[in-house]
Amino acid sequence: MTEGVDLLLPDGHTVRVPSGTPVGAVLRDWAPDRASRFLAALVEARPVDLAFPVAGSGRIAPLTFDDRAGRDILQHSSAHLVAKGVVETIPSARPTHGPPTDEGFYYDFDVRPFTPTDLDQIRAAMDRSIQAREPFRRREISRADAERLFAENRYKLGYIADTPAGDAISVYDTGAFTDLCRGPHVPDTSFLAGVHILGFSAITPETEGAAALQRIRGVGFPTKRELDDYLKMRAEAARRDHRTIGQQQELFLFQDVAPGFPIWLPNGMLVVRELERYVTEHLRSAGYREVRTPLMFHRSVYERSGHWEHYRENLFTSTVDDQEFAWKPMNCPGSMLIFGSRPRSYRELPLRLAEFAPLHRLEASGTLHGLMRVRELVQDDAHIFVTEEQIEPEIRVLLDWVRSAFTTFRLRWSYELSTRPPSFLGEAADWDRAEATLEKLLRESGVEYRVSPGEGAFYGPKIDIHIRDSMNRPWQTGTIQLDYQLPRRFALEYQGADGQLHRPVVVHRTILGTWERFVGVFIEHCAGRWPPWLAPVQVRILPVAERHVDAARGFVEELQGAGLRAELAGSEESLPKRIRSAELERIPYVGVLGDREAESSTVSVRIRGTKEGRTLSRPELIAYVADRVRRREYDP
RNA sequence: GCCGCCAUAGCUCAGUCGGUAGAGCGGCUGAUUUGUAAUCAGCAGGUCGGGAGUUCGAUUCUCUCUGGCGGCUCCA
Repeated sequence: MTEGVDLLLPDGHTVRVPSGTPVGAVLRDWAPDRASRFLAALVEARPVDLAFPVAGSGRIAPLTFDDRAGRDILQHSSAHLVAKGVVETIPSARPTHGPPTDEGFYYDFDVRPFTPTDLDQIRAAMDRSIQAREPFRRREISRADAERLFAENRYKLGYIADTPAGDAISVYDTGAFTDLCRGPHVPDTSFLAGVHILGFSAITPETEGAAALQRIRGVGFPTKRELDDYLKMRAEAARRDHRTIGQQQELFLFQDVAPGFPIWLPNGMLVVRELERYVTEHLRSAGYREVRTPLMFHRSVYERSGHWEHYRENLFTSTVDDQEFAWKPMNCPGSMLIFGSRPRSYRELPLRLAEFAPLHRLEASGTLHGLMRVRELVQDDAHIFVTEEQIEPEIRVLLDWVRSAFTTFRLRWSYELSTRPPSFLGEAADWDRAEATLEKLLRESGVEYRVSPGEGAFYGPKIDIHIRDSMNRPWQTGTIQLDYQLPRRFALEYQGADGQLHRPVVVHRTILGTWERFVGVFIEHCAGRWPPWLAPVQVRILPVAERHVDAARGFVEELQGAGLRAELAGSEESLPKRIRSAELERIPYVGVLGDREAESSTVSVRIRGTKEGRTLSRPELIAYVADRVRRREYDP
């Protein structure tokens, strides 16, 4: 006679079942219509297999793909399935670990590099397993048995050794494959029909010289349908890749002779100039002064700034007159030299020096990525020299400016606060105070932020701004960094109201980050549909037939006279063809001018993204577009 | 930088089991003068990424270099 246990269900009902009943059976009886989505369960908030026998009274709940924990269980089970496929395909492969990630999962193997043929075989093995509905069976075994079982796998032996003495060691069997694992898992492999391998690659070993592990990345969904939706979404995202659109719209290009050095074409340069103008307008009203400092300095400058020691591998160097020079990777040294060029008074602070100069960074070849990661870049950079008391108000203003700018671009951004690294310069108390100030300001901003302990620069804590590209890859754009070190290294001082000499603090900051990365991210964000103020061509006028060309040209000149980027598309091609082209080029406003319009001095306007046309008088169209451009409206 | 993959016309791609290549779009020319997502015809355009090797012969096979892509690491 088994004892009964009382189980509290998510809806508040309680059921009594015999002790030892699988929690999955209880949940299935409770919600039979939804049970096929149940992947695992929570028993007293602990994730367990659906087969877990309830042993005591308590609270239970199902886990589905919609719960992060349930999602992770499905991803991790998918990783097991991959490992099973790998071991069946390459028996010498040693699985190491296979955790879920934000996007999906990966599994690392100690094995020779994979080939595409391996992948085909691995996929086939996985499919066979899914077809066979192989259950995930949990076993708890003794430490000695575990060590025997994984005698050939030093990684697993390491995990066993790391398991605290009292803890159970569990393994999961899937068909003939056994993996060391805490679990829980989905009930059987038929739950993994929506698994997909995204790719494979070697990963850089943690310790120098160690053999590289091979990683297989994948993603799992509860059903094939959901996987298909995901793959469709990825295909759509690939279409808005900034490299593709950059080529289609002739914004920029790269050539073999200058890897990582963007070549800005007229259309792209136009966008950059508009962005520059946008930022510069703000600088003027916010009390900045623009400067320009050399692109190249003698190495002694970098020895002083610390770049020679900490950033050496990223410096482009040149030898001039037998002296070693380096191309500047950042603008800070130049600004330090300016500040230190004469005695300074507290009355000059905050001193805000902005510089948009080309910077050179010798980034590792394998990391170059379109405009997102380049070797020559321009930041909307500034260095603000402040007193300790001025830090807070100054950064508050910067965060306001970030909000305003990213709202204009309709970008969703998040902050990352990076705090004191293990090896840091300066006083811990200063760091604590600065970090507390930054975090307080972030909390006030109301924008999502996370803290990365120990990730700060060696010279000070920082706030980074992140936005994501079309493939949901995060990119850092702007950054706000507090720096106590460069002022010290460059022996910067100002005379305070008390007559004493004090050391300023420097705020390094960029808002959009670099034109290169910002343009890249924004292309993907707007999918090439530039807001009118950024669009390389804002208005295109199409005369219906040859006899309308003169009138159309006259109107184009009027538009241009009003400061708009307008152009004529003559009648060499059919009207439908020209409309199609304008549509594909994402031109915000297309005006058609024919007999009807000529008569009434109007223009028939096609607004990007809308089906129906509007007929406006010519001055009306000019005023309408000019107004939207001036206000930097996002949509046509 | 590490691992794998890729490189054919301006672009997107096909092709050659080793006998030096094709399409669509784009470009140019001509005809058409067009009313809201592709008018028709003709022509031009390629030492098949660079170098070396194997071979009677290499765009094709091998090696190597360069560049790109996806990851890893790093980062604006």
